[in-house]
Amino acid sequence: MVRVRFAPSPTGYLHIGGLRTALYNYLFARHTGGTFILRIEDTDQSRFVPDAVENLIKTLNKLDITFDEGPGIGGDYGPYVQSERLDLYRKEAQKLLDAGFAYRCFCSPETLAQMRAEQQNKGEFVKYDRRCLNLTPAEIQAKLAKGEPYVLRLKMPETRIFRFKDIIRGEVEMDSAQSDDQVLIKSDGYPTYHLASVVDDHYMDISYVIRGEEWLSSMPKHLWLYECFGWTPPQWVHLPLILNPDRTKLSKRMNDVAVENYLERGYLKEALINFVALLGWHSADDREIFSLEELCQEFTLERVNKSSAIFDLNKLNWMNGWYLRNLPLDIIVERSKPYFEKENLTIPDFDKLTKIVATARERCTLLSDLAQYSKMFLCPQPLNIEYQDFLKKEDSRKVLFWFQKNLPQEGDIDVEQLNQLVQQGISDLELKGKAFYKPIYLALLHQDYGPELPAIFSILGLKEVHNRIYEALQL
RNA sequence: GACCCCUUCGUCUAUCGGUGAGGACACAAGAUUUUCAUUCUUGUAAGAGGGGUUCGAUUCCCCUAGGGGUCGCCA
Repeated sequence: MVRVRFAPSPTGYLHIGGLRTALYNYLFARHTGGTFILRIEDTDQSRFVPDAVENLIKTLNKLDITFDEGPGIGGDYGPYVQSERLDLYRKEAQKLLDAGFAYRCFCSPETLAQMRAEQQNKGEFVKYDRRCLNLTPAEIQAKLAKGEPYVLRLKMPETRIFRFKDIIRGEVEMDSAQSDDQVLIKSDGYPTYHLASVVDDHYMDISYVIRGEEWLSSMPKHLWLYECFGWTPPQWVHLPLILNPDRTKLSKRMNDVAVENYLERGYLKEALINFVALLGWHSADDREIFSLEELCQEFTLERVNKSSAIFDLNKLNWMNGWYLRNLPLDIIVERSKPYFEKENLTIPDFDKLTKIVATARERCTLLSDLAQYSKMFLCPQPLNIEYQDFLKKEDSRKVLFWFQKNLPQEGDIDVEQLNQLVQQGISDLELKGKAFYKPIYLALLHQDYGPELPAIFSILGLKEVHNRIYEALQL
């Protein structure tokens, strides 16, 4: 039975990298018929951010990534928030202490900083020098009696090669000499990631740990913990990183990394999911467009890449445009509404809105562009001087008068009829295409480009077309 | 610096020893089009370098180089 978890620390918002980790866990669970668990790793009190958990869940839900167990959902392995599991961690830590696998360390942060500075100066490998390991029981009792703060450290074996199989990378080998005596319990009584995640993964019966590559170098500590506890480790899957265009770890500095910002800016969940899925995973055929359901069907860990991928906004934009054009029109119409509101545009009636969106989606990238594009119909910019002059020219006025005379006053005109009418006009007035079209575009949209005429007429309606022609003739 | 991971077009990637090294984005050209787009066609563009193994290496092994990650009482 596959049980996997997404275990973010709630520091504010969902990161693109976090989304990819969550997505791969989700896809793997759905593909295998397994269970997908959300666990909140809030063991750092200093980084507490109110509402972060709610935001995280809300964002994931917006993307249709759903959990089987987790905070607010329940499950047989709860609680799913680490700050509510402190007793468990303390109990397990005590076992380690009793068995001699862990020891108390009374060193202050200042002492440690100094120690590290010295090691660095001497060019030594920076790690805890174990000065507290040799404290006698009496010394420890004395410090305890005085109430001196302390942490619990894991006593790493000094020479030991850890070998393990990573599903993506194959056999990996690491020397314990490189590993520090990691803090397990902090002086505030909270566990560190290393203890909490190992304990939770065990008690929550996690079968595959799928997480970012940044955890690879912690493997000796984690493996050693499993050994000390006498537990069987899960399968390991370390995902490649997502990078900035300059090849550094994806960061706020160079990119927008908050998923909710993308959503807000008008990216579609379908595009975001599809794009992020392709950052490190590829189907066996060369298909690149996948719905979430299709991804669940196709996704396997075997086809996840080893090497990190650069976040290419260009391709995301293309993909968003693709979904904008290819998702059912009514869905796009519905989702475009908030963006009209954001631009303080009164949302036209359903029929008109649909016509506008149908036309706009052909030339837009984001949902927000749709509202932007609609402005030429809903509230055209004032004509600039250059355009005004152009409309005052003899030829332009001839065109506008001609339309005024030959266009039905109201009602609808279909594409066929309109095209015929235009052909008629061009031959009547003996004008070249451009000279004929430009005045009408300027009169109707106040700009010299836009969608094809039938679309404009259909969106505006004949009455409004006449109004705008009339106004242009008043210049 | 130490340790670990990674290395195919600018970017995301396919290739499970034998290919004209394929696809997608971007870019360029062309077609359609009054314009802006969409759409379609075509093109430019890649196996980091050096050793092996093999009849044959992008593919397997080693070395070098480059990039990244980690080295916290953060996750």
